[in-house]
Amino acid sequence: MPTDAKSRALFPRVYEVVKQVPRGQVTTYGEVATIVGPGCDARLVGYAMWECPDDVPWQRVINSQGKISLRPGSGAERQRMRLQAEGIAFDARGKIDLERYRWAGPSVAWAEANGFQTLPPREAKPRQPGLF
DNA sequence: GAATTGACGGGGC
DNA sequence: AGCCCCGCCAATT
Repeated sequence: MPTDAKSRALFPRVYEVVKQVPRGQVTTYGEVATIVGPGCDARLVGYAMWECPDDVPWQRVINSQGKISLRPGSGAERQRMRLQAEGIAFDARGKIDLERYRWAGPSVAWAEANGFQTLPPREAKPRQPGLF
């Protein structure tokens, strides 16, 4: 598995962020990376999840498409079960409604107190982009 | 050393 | 929506 020592040094920070995600909500690899800050990317967050401590709600981290990135047979079913147990619904194609369950990110106070970034305000998705 | 492969993301068509 | 391609970065082959 990838990740050198330099990247591994960021794992604890990744775990700290994921621990902030409330039960019944989800976030994405990219957003966790944004909160962790410079030097962290979505792929790194994914690798960090592989070796994540028991007190980290890893199941609440999904990809930007609202789907479970884990491949069937390597834990995807377990992740889906855990999320459903928290009241999160999947559609017929195994996708989660991000607009509904997405975590807004850490509070400004928490982020500043712990040295993390806050998420840029996410506006309602434009259905007709660029028109007018 | 080149090509491939990821718990990824985004843009373009 | 789907498909394709590129950026990403390190391990594996």
